[in-house]
Amino acid sequence: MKITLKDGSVKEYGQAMSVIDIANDISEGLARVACAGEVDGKVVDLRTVLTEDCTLSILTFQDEAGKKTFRHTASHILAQAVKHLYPDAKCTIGPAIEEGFYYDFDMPPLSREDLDAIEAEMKKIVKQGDEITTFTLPREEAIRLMEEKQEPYKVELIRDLPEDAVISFYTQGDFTDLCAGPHLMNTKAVKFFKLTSSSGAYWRGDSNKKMLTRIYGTAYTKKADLEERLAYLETIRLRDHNRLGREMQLFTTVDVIGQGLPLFMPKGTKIIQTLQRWIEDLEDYEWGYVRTRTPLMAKSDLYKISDHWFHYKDGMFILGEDDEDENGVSRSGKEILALRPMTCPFQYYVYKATQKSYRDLPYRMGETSTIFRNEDSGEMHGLTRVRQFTISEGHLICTPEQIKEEFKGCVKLAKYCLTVLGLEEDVTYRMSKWDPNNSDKYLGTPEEWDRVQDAMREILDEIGLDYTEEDGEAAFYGPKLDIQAKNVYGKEDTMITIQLDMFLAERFDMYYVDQNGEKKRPYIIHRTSMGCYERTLAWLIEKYAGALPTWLMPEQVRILPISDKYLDYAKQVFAKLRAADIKVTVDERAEKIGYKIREARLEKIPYMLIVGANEEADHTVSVRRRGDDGDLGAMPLDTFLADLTQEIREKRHD
RNA sequence: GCUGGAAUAGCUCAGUCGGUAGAGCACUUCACUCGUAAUGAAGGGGUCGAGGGUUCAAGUCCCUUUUCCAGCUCCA
Repeated sequence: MKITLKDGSVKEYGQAMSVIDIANDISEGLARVACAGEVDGKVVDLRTVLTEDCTLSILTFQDEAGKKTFRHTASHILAQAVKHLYPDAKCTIGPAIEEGFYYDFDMPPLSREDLDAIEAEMKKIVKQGDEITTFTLPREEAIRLMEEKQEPYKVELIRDLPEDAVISFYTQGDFTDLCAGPHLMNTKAVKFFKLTSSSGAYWRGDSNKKMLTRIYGTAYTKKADLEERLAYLETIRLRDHNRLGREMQLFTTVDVIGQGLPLFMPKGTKIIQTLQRWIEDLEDYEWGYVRTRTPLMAKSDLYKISDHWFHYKDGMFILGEDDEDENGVSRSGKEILALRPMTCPFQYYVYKATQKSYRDLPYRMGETSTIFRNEDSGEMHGLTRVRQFTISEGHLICTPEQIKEEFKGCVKLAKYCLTVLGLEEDVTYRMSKWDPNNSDKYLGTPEEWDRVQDAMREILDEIGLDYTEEDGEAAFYGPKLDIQAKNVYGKEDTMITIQLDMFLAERFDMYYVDQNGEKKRPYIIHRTSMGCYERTLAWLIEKYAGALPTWLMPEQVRILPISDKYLDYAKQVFAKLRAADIKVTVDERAEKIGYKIREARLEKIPYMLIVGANEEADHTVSVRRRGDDGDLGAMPLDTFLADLTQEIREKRHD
């Protein structure tokens, strides 16, 4: 696409051109000239294109950069409205985020009514349709301007910019904001928006700094888009595991038991039991694991060897009084015990209990391990952030030559688990590295970290994994491959982790005897195969909106007799399915068939078998599948059972 | 840990100006014996999250606390 600029020169834009390309040109003073330019030989007002929801398909707000610019402008309109209603509010930052924007102000907290009032003021600003202009200032003048406007946070931001930075401002009507841009050219493009919520947020994300008031919003050029978004926000509420899991009676919480300590009810327990049996057999019989069962607590001495006592004490539940003197000796003479926050050292002592030869390696230990972490009180959430949880934990002790293959095996196993559960397309892979600027949080030297991180990178590249790298996310004893999943609200948590441990073998004096009869230090991989059962259940609920794959359902089939005249036949069907290990029940209540179906559907039972006179006579069952498939008609019981058994054996998911 | 919101029957929620508690669903009992998303009737069920205060009187106002929710920070 060619745009003829006003000065007669022609600018060529690629097909994939976005609003941001033009917006960048605007900030350079270019596109402004192009306002009455020529697009593909057609004279258009570019400003119209940018503000009137683009009639040209390539010049829409639909690409990511364009949307971002659009939402960023929405955040400025929010700031302008807030300054109108609250002149004392201090502006800080207001970026575009996924599907919306926010702006942080130093001002008192706001109620929903306050947000509505701000929204009304924003509508006025949009209706007025001020032009958005930009200018730059030298550093000192920029600081002076923001001081005049009494915006101390902006002054701080400018002072933190590099000496030679170009400092740009954007003005719309009576509002001028320090901003790198780009922005739309007029406020009137931001037609449809909604302030969704407000909450607290720390200045510069630092919990030691002042808490500001953050306002979240979402904005669109089309009314339909906004309505679709608001409707979507409604529907994800229905998938939210924390709501659905309670509704489906999978788990509950109790005030007097405490935060982050969910109770699994019979149905939830059954699902987790099914997962656990699957994982344990998979690891032991297909991946060569041995199983351990180790204590849930230990003396503080153990954690001192592993260094957890010094790196992670705040996250541990300590039993009895922690009254150690500076030498680590209990003043009262009583033992100090702590609940375990991980399984590593326990399994290391299983390894150490007998002398190991290189022939014993790799030694793969698995444990369905319950661990305890004293999360801060505001962190707990449903089943995804809890204080006690159970993981498919394991440690692989191997020779240096084996480490690569074993690590790959762990990744392969993890991916297999995700695939079976139907979650593999929803995860991202993150290589979690140490933070070189915060080295006292970690064991070892920069050279050691570089070496192991390079080794991990090499392995990941060989597998061909698509991953990101992130500093400061490593364990204190080594780098990790974290498999991350997002919940329905877009919040990310670690699902599976595979870690390389460079230091703990040394600390626990673990060794094996090599071919030459010499003691050698093994390498250790910490890993989970399916991660934590609580979180996995949460993601399954959200992925399938509660209708989990049949093999996981605590009740797979419910037999619904038309009336109690057919109870005998219902019980015959029950016995046959039960003999095939199907989780089946009979709804014996004297209710109408419609009522029984309704209840079974609400409980998301995968199969309903309706039995009455016809079925009894023909030795069939009338099958109804959950969801919208509805009545599948009558079929011989054996046919149904064969299909069902196969579905369960294959762990099929939709 | 921080900011804000919330907590009333098993669940979802109503409860006005401070005057001692209500609905639907669920549950129990009875009748109905039924063909693909709700049969009808009757009945039982609440220390209004907990503790304290104000008041003649508190579900309602104030303080403390616990839990839940949204977000921030944190997540070895």
